[in-house]
Amino acid sequence: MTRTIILYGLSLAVLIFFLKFIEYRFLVRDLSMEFYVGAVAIFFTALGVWAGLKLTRKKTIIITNPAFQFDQGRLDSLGISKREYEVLELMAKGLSNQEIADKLFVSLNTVKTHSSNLFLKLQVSRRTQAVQKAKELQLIQ
Amino acid sequence: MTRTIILYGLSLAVLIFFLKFIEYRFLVRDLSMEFYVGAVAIFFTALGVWAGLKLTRKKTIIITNPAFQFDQGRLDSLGISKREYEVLELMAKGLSNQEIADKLFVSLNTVKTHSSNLFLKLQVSRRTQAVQKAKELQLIQ
DNA sequence: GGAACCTTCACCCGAAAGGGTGATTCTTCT
DNA sequence: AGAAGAATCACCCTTTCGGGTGAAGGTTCC
Repeated sequence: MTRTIILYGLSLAVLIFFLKFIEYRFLVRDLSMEFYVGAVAIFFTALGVWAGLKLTRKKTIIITNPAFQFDQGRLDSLGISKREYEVLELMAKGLSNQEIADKLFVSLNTVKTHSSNLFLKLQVSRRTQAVQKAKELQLIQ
Repeated sequence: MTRTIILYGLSLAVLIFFLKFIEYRFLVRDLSMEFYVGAVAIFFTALGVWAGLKLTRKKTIIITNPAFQFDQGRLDSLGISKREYEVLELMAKGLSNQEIADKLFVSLNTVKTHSSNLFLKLQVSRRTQAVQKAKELQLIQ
């Protein structure tokens, strides 16, 4: 969020220079002020949309899934690593091991290893059970 | 969405009148143009934030409400039979075909036939996809 | 530097799943 | 009575999954 604010500030700074430039051009050439103001309005509307979405994205995700909240602690307590979690997520989407491998740019064997470890940690023996259990444990969804 | 656009348009109209008013005031009083442009910028930034959020909120609301209600009509429209639906439900619990067969007191081959037909009707090719899609279509869960 | 862990990959083997076809029995609808 | 669909089962074959083992490179921590 702080990064977004800084970006917004920087955008403003850049924009001020830009505005000063076109202000000069318009005034020198004696063009209408409405045009200038219109440009400002469009710029800041776009900037507002961007900043607004950026700042509230995290909130909207939470709103989107009221029941679910990502909990690193639960993953840690089960000993599930980052990569294993990624495999789990794609598994839940119904992808095959080969498709997961393609998506994560690793080999099929690697995905198999991850999924095997995942099954051990979740104490299941099939991917459908893993997905089911992960949803129960609020690990995904 | 259309309502939002209309609201946005109306806001713009109101704003133009308002801007004309303060433009007049500022020019008459010979205040700095930067101040005027700043006001415009602030207005349109706020407007952009509001419009941006407004336009994306509906998506989240739809996702937010996964209230499940059994709908025979949806099953009928897909041509999914009672037995196929039972297989689907057990599938979603993470059971293997053999376990489903034992639970429904039928042979493994029968479960395979049901699941094959199910996959055709759901237009998927794997059980994990079937479960995923069935949840999307609000058939189960 | 060594221990522990993660990530990556390989190979083997058996089990499970999926696709295709065909066939029988039963109910339901016309 | 005949058509249509559902439910049942079988056999074939291919693909995918899962379990087991081993190993190499990279981090992190002590």
